[in-house]
Amino acid sequence: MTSGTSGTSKTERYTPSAIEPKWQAQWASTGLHDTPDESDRPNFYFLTAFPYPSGDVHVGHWYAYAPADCAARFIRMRGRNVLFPMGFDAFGINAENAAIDRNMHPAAWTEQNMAQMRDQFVRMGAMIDWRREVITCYPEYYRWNQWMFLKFLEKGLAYRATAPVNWCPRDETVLANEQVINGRCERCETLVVKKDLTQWFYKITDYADELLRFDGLDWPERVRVMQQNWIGRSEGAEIQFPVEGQRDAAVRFFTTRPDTIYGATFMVLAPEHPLVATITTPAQKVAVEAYVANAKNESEIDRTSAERPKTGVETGAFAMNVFSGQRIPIWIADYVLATYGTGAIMAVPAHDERDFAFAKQYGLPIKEVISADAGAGAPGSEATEHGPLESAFTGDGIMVRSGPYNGTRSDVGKRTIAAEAKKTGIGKPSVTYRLRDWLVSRQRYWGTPIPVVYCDADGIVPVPESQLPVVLPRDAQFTGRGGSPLAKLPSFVDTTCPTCGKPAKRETDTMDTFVDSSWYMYRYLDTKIDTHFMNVDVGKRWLPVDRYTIGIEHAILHLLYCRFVCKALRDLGYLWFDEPIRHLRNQGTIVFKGRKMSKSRGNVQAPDEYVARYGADTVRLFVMFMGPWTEGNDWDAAGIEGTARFLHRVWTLGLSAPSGGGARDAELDRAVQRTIKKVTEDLEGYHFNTAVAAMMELSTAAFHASGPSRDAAIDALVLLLAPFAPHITEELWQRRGGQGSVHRQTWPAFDPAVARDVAVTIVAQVNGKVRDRLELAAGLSEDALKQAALASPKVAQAIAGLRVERVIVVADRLVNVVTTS
RNA sequence: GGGCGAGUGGCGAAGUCGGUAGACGCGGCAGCCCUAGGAGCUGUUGCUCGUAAGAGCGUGAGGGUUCGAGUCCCUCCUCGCCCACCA
Repeated sequence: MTSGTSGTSKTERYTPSAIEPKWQAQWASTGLHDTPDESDRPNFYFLTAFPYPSGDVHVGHWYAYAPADCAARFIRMRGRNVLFPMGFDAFGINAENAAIDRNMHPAAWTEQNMAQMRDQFVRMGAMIDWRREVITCYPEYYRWNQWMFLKFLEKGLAYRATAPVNWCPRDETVLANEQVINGRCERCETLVVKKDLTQWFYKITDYADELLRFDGLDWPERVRVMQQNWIGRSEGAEIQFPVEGQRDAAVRFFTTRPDTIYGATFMVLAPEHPLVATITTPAQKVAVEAYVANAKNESEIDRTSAERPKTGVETGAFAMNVFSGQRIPIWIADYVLATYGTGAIMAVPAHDERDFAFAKQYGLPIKEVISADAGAGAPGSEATEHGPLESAFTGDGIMVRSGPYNGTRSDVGKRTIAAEAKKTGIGKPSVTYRLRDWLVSRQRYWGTPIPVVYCDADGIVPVPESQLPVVLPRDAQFTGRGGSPLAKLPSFVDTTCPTCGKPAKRETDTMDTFVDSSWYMYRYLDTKIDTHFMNVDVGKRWLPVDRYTIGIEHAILHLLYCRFVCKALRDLGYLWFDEPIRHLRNQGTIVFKGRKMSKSRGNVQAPDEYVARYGADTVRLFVMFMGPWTEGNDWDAAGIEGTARFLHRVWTLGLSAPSGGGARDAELDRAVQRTIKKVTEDLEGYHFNTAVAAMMELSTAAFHASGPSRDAAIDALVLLLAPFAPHITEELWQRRGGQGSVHRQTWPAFDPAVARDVAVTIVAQVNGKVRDRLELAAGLSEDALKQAALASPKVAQAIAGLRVERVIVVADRLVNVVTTS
């Protein structure tokens, strides 16, 4: 650093480009950001989501990481040994597609991007402990994906099955349900189609009930609700009705309304239901096959659209509603989904909107069996007939036209009917979830190879642990067309069976990248250990994660998978806690001109020009000052001058000569205390924007003051600002004679005694309208306040000629004189 | 259609155990300073009327509760997110 001043009285200019790289280099060389696993301070694990190495640290990253870094620094200054690691979620289809576009190897593309982003993180001034960097595309990491897969397989938590799955025709791979957004591929927004394929699944549904519980977790309500909706637990019964004339055939269905079973006047199967082929009568065969073929060709979006008219075809077969004794027709219709429940329903048109619409469409009978009228269906009486229903009644009520159950309340009837079904052996109470098992296999190259071998003699053979990792070969061809590049690589595919030693074929699918990120928080603790996925001794010092910050867009996908993997590893005996993350907060999404930023739209905004012009500290401060962090915002750099000016002022203050004595300024002393309180509380609550505003106010107050109180205010400001703007505060701390790094200092304490106001503004109202403002001493009695208000000429004028009915006094705040008209 | 959240100046936003609406910042206006910088400083800036003092009106719309409502209750509108033919 050159000494910029040359004898003149002019203050040296604030030049971020000079001080920021200097401190970044110094922090790196002194290991300021290296966190020991053990120290004299309590450990605190502050995790923030690692990025995809997509190329550039853009404004979305700044919006996520600058505030997270600030919050982590704050906790460190409050006396904790804070672990704040970073890494890269380095596998994934993006790298593969980008590599195809540029004729580059995905590994090279990824390495290049990681190098660039690492550098940008350093220039942001983030307190990252780079010794602990986790990179998921390295064999040292992904071998543990494979190890976990084998453990899951052993336990029955991983399995291979043929199922109708989501297929993205553009990316040429299957997708998990969680990766299909409005019927489109999460990555490329192509319409997803259903295909029957044999794939690998993780049994997340085993944990559905436990995943619904958030006991003891400090998670946003919003995320909990989203996960609960996604899991979609429904209680009801599974019951079967026999198919007429077919000895062993029965249609098994799930219903949440067993109480309406007497109103089931027809049944509906999904077009893909296995019974369709066997029960369809010869007369209906052609129509049914045409309908099934048509359903197969429809997009998922069309099929699941609630708006379009219901369609369906009779199978010609009939079932027996064993409760009502009625013979009811069996239809097929695409509004019944093969993947939910049993893929078949009993249709109760009087009490279900969809069944109602379908019955209207095809003239099927509608039988009311629930009455909203509490007096209806008294035992022995039949419901009175009334005109045709205009819509389904889906509420609870009293069972009518339901044989022995007439007069029963629906909530009771639900249980009674389910119990009766169980007694007669045709059903049982049952719970169904919307959540499907996690489809983890992908037909892509850039991912973790699934460690199994297919042998003609031994079938599916897991690769023995001792042979891990199954290394992803480098020499694959990327065409982007026609299946996984691994499948075309004989050197990879052809192997020998670990059991019998005869020639066998390797699995060529790779794992979903969400598998990689589902456990990365354990790997940061020791990235080198090669005997286990985690260093347990170190883990005991840090886990579970104390705090996690991540974008709200991950509320379901990643955050649900993390919880599942944690619970599965716990049940395998590898983890000792039930939940991986104690405290979660989500930043909102940053958009540009109202639209989400994405590479495919080409509207990704990079703040580099602002970093170059104003410095990282200004950009950090600006993204925090923009608005409430949890709400997100529209990116508009127009206001960045404001935060730049603020730092210029802080700089000027920081370099100004000490007062050398004089009287204290009680008001400024109070302002300092109030600011400490405000910034502390705001950082605890992630209110970065108002914390910055408070510091701006203090800087203005200090600017106009003098004497020792001003010196103290500047000292406090440097400390309070340190987590927000680490470079300028480090420089000022040093120049003002501070010892060590400002980032190793203790957060200033708040003294309520000093903060207390001595004078307050009392608002004098008449009938709720402000008529005067009185500057009075704090703590006056109610009577004194009342007298002071009544003595105000403005108040007197307002109440002239009126009778004072009463006077309301709020201590230190207001007096309201209420008059009669 | 269901659930959750939100509507406040020209703009980003503060304020929600009911008690001074618009903190802080951008932008605007007026001025100061300096041989001039992409610098700094001061004042002003919700709307309407008024030269002014001042008055009236103002937090999506409409009702309600209250001495007092941006804040609580009811009805409605708009936007965002999540789920959505899930039986």
